[in-house]
Amino acid sequence: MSDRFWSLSTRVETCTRRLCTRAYFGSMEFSKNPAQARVLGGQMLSPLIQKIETRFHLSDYDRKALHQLSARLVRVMAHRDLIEEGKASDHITFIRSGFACRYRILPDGGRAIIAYLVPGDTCDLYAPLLGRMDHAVATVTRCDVAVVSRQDLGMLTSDHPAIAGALHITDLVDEAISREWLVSMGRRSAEKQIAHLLCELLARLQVVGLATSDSYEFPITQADLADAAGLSVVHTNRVLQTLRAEGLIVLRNKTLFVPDLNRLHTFSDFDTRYLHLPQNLYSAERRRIISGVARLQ
Amino acid sequence: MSDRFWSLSTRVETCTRRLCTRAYFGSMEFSKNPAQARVLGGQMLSPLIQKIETRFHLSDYDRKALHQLSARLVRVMAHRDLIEEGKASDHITFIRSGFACRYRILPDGGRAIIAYLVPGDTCDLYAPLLGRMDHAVATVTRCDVAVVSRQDLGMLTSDHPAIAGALHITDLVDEAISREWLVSMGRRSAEKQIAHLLCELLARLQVVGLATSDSYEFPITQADLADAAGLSVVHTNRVLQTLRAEGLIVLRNKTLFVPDLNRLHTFSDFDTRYLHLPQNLYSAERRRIISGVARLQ
DNA sequence: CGGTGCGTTGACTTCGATCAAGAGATGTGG
DNA sequence: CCACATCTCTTGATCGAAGTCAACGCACCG
Repeated sequence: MSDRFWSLSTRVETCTRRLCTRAYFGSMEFSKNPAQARVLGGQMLSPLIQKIETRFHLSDYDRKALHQLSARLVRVMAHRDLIEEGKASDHITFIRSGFACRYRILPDGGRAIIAYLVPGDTCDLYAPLLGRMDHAVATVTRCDVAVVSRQDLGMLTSDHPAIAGALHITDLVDEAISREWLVSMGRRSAEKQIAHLLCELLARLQVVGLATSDSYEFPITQADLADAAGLSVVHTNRVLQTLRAEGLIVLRNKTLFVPDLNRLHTFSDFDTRYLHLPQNLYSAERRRIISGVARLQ
Repeated sequence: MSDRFWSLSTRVETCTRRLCTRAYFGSMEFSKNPAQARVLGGQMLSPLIQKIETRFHLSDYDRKALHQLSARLVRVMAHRDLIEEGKASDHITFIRSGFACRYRILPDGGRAIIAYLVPGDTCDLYAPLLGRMDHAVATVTRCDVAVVSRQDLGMLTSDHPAIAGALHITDLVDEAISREWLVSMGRRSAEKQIAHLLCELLARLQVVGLATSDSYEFPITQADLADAAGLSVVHTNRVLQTLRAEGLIVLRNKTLFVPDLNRLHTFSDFDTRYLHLPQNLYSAERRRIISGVARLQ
């Protein structure tokens, strides 16, 4: 409810929780005034640009085009649907700040969180290729999301194949993350699974400058962690306590510190490779190689 | 060891199992004679073409190009690596017959199967975009795989955007399958999870004509099922027995029958939607719509 | 005929779910 | 600014699902 935001129409306010007893709150969004939206474009997609440029070389021409893409900023409360299951929208939603998640609700009322989305991630990039969304996307914390029209983005990607390629790579990495989650759920103990997830979030947040080398803001609820790990809330709580007791993590004031990253990595069998980050984030040569391969496609 | 195959060089023979005590067997493959390979091209990629055409309209021009793509057929024994973790190959491998899987080996020796591949699936389509493989691919049963040079496929897809789009959609469906597996592992009981997997395989095999409306050949080992479900072999065995006792499945002569598909679907909470098959596989209109959207990208 | 892979069974243990209740936070309305 | 409701985290007790260990039968195969 910062003074920079003011109330407007509400597109994104459906409640997520199964037994939601929350009152209705309208979402907040920027004015739809195109001029203003355009001015803010660069800022709005900056986590995305940052993420892309970690792995991929963008020319000034490409970067400028991304900056100039007109987008609408929407502020959404925690635990609200961004995209409902079964919908097909003509807009694409980017997370600008906050955490979101992909999830499914099961007939017995259970909820499975399939992925976490952090700033720079897209909610529904390729959704229309498949027709309808086979899962929903919701905020986990309060989020600012940037909404871009599919048409605008389509024009951008056909003018800028490098951007199209970068977005594709981004999607392939999300796929790798899903696979790693499957490994975690299938064959790692609850402790290792949660620890692994915390390592992953650290690495992903570092890419967009939202984590230091050993800490990040961690506003995720234990219930939301539980649904992502496939555990009960009670057990998730105990797992976190164990990790804290072992000195593997320190959780204070909704901030996660990792006293000894190597120890946490070893404990949780975390290996950054699946995130496909360049060894040295600033290796220009490496970026050139990657973008060369991408263009071959 | 059919008379149609004869032994040649061995590219793909590394052993998968953690405690593999198998003797070494060379893989079998077709002659590399280009003329012969070309003649067989159409047959070799036919499950892929079949899969693509389920969701996507290909022009005669596109289909012909796929048929004419030169490929090398390789016969591989059960439980052999097709692609090793960490490798980056200049070839693309398609499953032509048999089952394969994506997997990871964990430090404690455990194996996690992340996906099953059935005829028509690709093993490593976008692998080079990410640099190295972050997981391995192995056969589950004996497989015939078609190996295509990346360069040939690159030329094909740049000449035929519809094929590129179709392959992309194929990949998005694989992603949806991963998500569904995550839901299964996280929030479904072992019985439902296995039942769900059996439903999924039925649907996927039907697409490539390898399943009837209620049955398919099921040569997957309980150990391989266990690694896919994240269960122990013993428990997998008991789960299968329960499903059989409930009359939900009949497993005889390595063939799976589903006496009452609706019952199995309801029991396992299976909903075909995530596979994004058209309601009516033969609806030309639906295919046109899909391919229209794809071309927009 | 003995090895080996695969399925099966039983006994026991452990991990994680469930149920129940309480303690701080946090936030909202009066 | 207080009072109340609601989250959120926490703890204890008990139950059930799944893992582990060990052994056996059967089919296949060299």
